[in-house]
Amino acid sequence: MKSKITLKDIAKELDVSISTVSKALKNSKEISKDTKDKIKAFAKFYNYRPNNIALSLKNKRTKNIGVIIPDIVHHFFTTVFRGIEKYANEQGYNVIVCVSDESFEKEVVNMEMLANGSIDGFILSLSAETQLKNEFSHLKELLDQGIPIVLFDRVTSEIDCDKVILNDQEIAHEAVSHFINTGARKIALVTTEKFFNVSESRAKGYLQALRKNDIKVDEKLILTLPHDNDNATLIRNFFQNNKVDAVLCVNEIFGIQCLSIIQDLGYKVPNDISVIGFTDGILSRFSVPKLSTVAQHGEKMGEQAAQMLINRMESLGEEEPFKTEVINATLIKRGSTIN
Amino acid sequence: MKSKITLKDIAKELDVSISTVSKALKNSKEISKDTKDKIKAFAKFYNYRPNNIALSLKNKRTKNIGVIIPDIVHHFFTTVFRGIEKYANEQGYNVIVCVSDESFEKEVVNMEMLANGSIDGFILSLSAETQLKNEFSHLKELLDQGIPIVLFDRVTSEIDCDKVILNDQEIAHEAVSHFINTGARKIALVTTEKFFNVSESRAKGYLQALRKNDIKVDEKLILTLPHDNDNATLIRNFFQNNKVDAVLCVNEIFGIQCLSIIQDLGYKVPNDISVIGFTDGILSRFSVPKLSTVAQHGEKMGEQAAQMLINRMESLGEEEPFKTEVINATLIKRGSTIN
DNA sequence: TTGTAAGCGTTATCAT
DNA sequence: ATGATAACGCTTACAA
Repeated sequence: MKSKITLKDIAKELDVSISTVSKALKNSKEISKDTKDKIKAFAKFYNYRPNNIALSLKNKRTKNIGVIIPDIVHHFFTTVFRGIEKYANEQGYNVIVCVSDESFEKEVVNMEMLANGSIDGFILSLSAETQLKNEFSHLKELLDQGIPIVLFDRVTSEIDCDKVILNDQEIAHEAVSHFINTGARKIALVTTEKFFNVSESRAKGYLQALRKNDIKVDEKLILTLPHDNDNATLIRNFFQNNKVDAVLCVNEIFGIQCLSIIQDLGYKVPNDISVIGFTDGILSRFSVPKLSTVAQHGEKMGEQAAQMLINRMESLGEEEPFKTEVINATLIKRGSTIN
Repeated sequence: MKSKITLKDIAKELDVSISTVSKALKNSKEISKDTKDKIKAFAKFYNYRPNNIALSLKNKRTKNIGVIIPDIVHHFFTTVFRGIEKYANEQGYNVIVCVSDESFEKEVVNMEMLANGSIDGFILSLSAETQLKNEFSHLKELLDQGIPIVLFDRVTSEIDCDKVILNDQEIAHEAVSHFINTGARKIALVTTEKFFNVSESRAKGYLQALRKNDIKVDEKLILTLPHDNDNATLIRNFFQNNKVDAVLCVNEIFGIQCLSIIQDLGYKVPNDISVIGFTDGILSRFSVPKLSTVAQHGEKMGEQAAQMLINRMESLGEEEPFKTEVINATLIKRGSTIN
């Protein structure tokens, strides 16, 4: 077992000082060619690599980014993460991930854990509980300490920092307009509790599109579901009790569930009822018919967030105003809509 | 902007030495109650937290685990990751993830990047390319340097280290036996190129089960597909040209594709053809009929891997022999099989 | 051209 | 009961 070699080891071995070694390896012109060559050869032979921790301590920057997401087993977050990881790695940063599991407590604990020197900045999407409680002092404190934060997707206006969001309202509007343009009038919305600000925005777009087209909003056509799954009965009842031409679902699972239950009830998709979901995940691509859906371009969102964070970290001092970047979603028309 | 406070700051402020502060905060009995109280109160007020980087440098351990996975947008890896993250966090470890993207090069680069002090140990699943090249010197070197590694799922016998695997062969055997017990005789296998050792093991189980039941192996019933998707045509041809009673697929996507194409060709599932896939993901649960599948218990696998790694890191010196733990997969019988 | 020393934040050993 | 000092591995201003 040959342990990692340090500058000290090299110095001792070659009978020079540590700083000479350090300088030589950085190709400093202070050092004679001879010594440099000798030191470099030795270092190469023993595969010397500077210790990241020592560098971090010295430079007061870790080149690590902390990412806090509510759930990793979730296609959207997973694609965002991939975008973050990709961009960050390209820029020489590593990514430390913590999963908040939709819990406020975990979000706070994880962030504090990482904030004590482990990372240079955060990228996060708020947990459900954090949004519900509307409690953001942990973020405020970190920002106060000078740790930059980029919020994505599930953001809040209470916090002044860089953000990346989707044009949720607009795309929901577009989806509903598409329903209307293809003849639908009784348009349903299947959504989550409203403290999720993305659902709220999507609902706004839905309502806006109806109003703009002089379609009266029917509250009964808005189905609010408690969780991500096990809502089969509620959905079934909903479609049994309401005449619907089209339905917009705020996530992929709701979309797939509606698709399957609707067909099970004997309706034809898209002829009797059209369906559009959110998140262009694997479910949408392999359903029958394929689900029309809103692509959120998570990877792009992740890259954007990472870019904003790294920019801010590296331009420290210049104090640019905070920005909110909007990623434009795309409506992907597949078999579950009339196109 | 109130930056993080250090021991030095406290010492200066309270006019004591740094070591007194350090000891007081550790509740050392060397320090008088008075001073301790004063220091603790001050530290609490200013929300003092020791700097992780300094601790890492001092202790020569980072409490970070490096995780290298081939692909994050993949249900199985995602569940394993969740298991790792969960266990690691409970033990006070953070998780740094890098995605190898199935590339040998990236796997190597990422590992070297992290190995220079950023992490205390690795958990990884080999990239496709690494398996194809059969090149493991990067792992050997790290092990040589005393950095512990736990391999999971995609492992290799070339490397001597802790491993966590699935009983792939056994469960494939069980799946095929289930087909046989419910009357199938012409049993197909849809698999990937054989340098994936998991596919190889699953194929072995498939063959073994056939032989054990005196069913002649028909090479034509083994379909080898190049990638994870876009194989629709190959699959369609396969089922058009071969009379099949049942099909075992080595992953979820193949399973879902078969399910949908089979039905599209006019066969009834499971009455004409039964289907079993691998990975109990979201696709299997929302397909029509629901896909019978092999649950790989990724989360458990991740926890197991994290546990083995942390054990080894914390028992340094005791040199226990390397272990290979086997996670028992479960056959989940749903609508795509006769049960 | 090379070396010394201070410093990053902490802990531990050894004075006082 | 408290403090000085060295050490972890590295960089860098300053001496020599």
